[in-house]
Amino acid sequence: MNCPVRHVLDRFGDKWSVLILIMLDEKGTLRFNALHHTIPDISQKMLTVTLRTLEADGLITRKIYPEIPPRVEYQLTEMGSSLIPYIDGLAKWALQNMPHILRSRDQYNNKVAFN
Amino acid sequence: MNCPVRHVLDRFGDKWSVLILIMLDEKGTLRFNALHHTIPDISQKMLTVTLRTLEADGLITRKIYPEIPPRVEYQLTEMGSSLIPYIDGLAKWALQNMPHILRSRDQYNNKVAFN
DNA sequence: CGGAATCCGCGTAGATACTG
DNA sequence: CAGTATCTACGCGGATTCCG
Repeated sequence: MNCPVRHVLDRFGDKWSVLILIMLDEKGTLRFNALHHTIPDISQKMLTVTLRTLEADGLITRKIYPEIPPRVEYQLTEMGSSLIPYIDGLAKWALQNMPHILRSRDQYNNKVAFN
Repeated sequence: MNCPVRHVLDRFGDKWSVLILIMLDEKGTLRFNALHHTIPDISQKMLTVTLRTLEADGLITRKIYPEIPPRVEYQLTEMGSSLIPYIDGLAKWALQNMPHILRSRDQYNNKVAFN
């Protein structure tokens, strides 16, 4: 039961963590609002919460510039970067297979509906 | 926003789907109760629900033998099997990095607690 | 044996308002 | 600009009971 897959799902199965890592990989360093613009449909609260968790886990860094107005920059750590290829692998798989899945799901639902 | 990663997370971010796929890959064909024994801490309901969804999506097959007592066997489809390597990739990463993550998290929490 | 049906608690996450 | 604080609701998933 201490299967590593459990850990992956417990940690990254949430709605936003992986997405934020992807964006930081794509764009490099990002400020809070810039990050928010790349993921418009996340709430401010969830963005903050998820960023703090990612920071706590050592997957991203949070650099605060003591200016006014304040500036905070987020960036992948080495460990965070090392996860990206595996996520990209999954994304590639999804790109190829998601259409099949959706069609299969529709067929299944129609079949059930007619019984 | 139609990022493939979103699809992956929406579909496999749930608590049990990926785990069931792993088990079916490891053990090959499995009956309902056999599968339940390999994942003891899933409820009967969630096992059923998750299996149905995986079947609907074309990731596993569900073969019913009209016997008494009934027998139902679950098995990966080709598409289901094709996902396994990518999950294994993530698992490998987790095995290497999860300890770091947990230690980092502890340190972070202690730091916060002392402020 | 392999489910279906129902009820319900809890946690995640959204909305809103406020702040250094 | 980059958050915090609070309140709330929705739905996932657990427990239980019953069935062919």
